Amino acid sequence: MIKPRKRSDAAENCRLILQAAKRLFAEKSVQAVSMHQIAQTAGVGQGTLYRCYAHKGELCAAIAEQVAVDTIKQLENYLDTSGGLPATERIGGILQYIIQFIDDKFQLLLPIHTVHDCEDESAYFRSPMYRFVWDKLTAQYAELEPGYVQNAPDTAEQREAWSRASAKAHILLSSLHPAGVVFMREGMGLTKEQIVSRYCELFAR
Amino acid sequence: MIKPRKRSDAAENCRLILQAAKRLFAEKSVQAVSMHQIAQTAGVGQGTLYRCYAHKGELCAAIAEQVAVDTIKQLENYLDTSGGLPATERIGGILQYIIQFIDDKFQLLLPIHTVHDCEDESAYFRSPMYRFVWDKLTAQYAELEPGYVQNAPDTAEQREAWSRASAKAHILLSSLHPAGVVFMREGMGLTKEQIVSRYCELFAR
DNA sequence: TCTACAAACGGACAATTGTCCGCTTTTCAT
DNA sequence: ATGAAAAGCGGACAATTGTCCGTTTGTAGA
Repeated sequence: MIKPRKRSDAAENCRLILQAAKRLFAEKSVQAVSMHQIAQTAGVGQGTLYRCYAHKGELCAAIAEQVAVDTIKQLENYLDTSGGLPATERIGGILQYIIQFIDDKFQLLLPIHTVHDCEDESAYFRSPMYRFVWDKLTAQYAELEPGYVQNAPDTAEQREAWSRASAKAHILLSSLHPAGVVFMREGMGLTKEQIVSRYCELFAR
Repeated sequence: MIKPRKRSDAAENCRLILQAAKRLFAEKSVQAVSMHQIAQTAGVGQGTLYRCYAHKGELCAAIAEQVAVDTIKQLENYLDTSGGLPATERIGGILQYIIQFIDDKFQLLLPIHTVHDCEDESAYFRSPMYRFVWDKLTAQYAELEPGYVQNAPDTAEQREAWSRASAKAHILLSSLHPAGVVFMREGMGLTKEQIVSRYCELFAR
C-alpha cells in the first residue's frame, strides 16, 4: 500500500520560486529582498519556499548555478581547443575565466555561505560549479605531477599524484573565494587584470 | 560648554560583555548562544551590547584577537630567531603556526563573517591578527622579489616589488580562510600535517 | 556642592528567519 | 470511480537579530 512517491506538481512551485527570486534579486539586491517577499511574489507559502530552498544561500547557489552554465560552456570549449598548449598556460587561461566570473557575479556568490544557523560554511565548495572547475583544474595540475600518466592503471602512486594535484587546485580555488577577491579589489585596490596576473605568477608556471 | 567627551564606566561594560561571551561560547558553542543571552549574562541591555559589538561576528573577532595573542608572540619569536634561514624555509615555518592556529580555533573564526545584513564579508581580512600575519609574510616574499632591497629608498620599483609580495601573501592567506581549511579536513579528508605539506609545496619554495 | 548637558543605558519593538502542524491535493490499488 | 494514505501546501508562530528612544548617570564648569 505504499504507493505515491512523488508529486508531479511540486517541481512547478520550485520553478516559480526561483524565477521570482531571480527577478527580485535583479530589481533590488540580494540582501534587500526578504524570504517572505520572495514567497509572496512567487505566490506560495513560507513552508513551500523553505522546503525547496532551506535558506537564502541555497537560493543564491541555485541561481548562480544557472548563471554559471555559460561560463562553464566557454571553459569546456577552451579546454577542448587548447590541448596543444602547455599545462601551465592552460591553467592561466582557466584562471582568466574564473576570475572574470567571480568578479562579475560576486553579489550572488557571497551570500551562498551567509548562513545563519546551519553552520554549513563549506556549501560553496560543494556546489556543482565549484566541483566542475576543481576537477578540470586538478586534471591540469596532474599533468605537471612527476610520474603521473593519463588513463594509467589505478596504482597507489597514481592516486597519490592525483591527490596532490587536487589539493593544489583546491588551494588555488579556495583563495579565489569571492570574499577574498572582493577584498583584493576594494581593500587592496587591485584591478581585475592585476589580480589575474598575480595569480598566474603564483600558480601558472 | 562642550565638556564630557567619554565616560570612563563605558569600557567596563564592554569588558563584562566580552567576558560573558567568552564563557558562554566555551560552555555551549558559538551558535548556540544568542545575543540576548549574552547581554543578560553580562547584566547589560541589548543596546549596550550592540553598541560595543555591532554583531556576533565582531564579538567573535574580539575574542579571537585575544586568543591569537599567544600565537602571535610565538610567531614573532620564531621570526626573530630564524634570521639565518632562507626566506622559503621561514615561510614554511610561518605556515605551520598559522595552520595550527586555524585548525585549533576555527569554531571561533568561522562566525567572524557570519554577518546577516551588514554585508561586511571582508571583516576577516581587516582584523588586526590577519594584518599582522599578512605583513610578516609580505616581508618574507619581498625578500624573494627580484630587485627588492630592505630599507631602500622609496622608489616606484621598490613599491611595485612590495605590492607583488603583498598580493602573494594575501593569496596564500586568503586560501587559508577558515572555511577552506575546514573543507580540506572534513570534505577532502586531509590531516593537518598533510595540509601543511601541500601548502609548503605550493608556496614555500 | 550644585547644575546642565551629553554620553551611555536598557528594554520595548520592528524585522527577518526558519519551524510546525492542520488542511488540501495528488496518487494509486481496488 | 472511489477512498485512503502520504506528499505537499501555507500561514500562523517562535526565535533571533538589530534598532530606537525615553531615562539614567557621569562629567565638568560655576
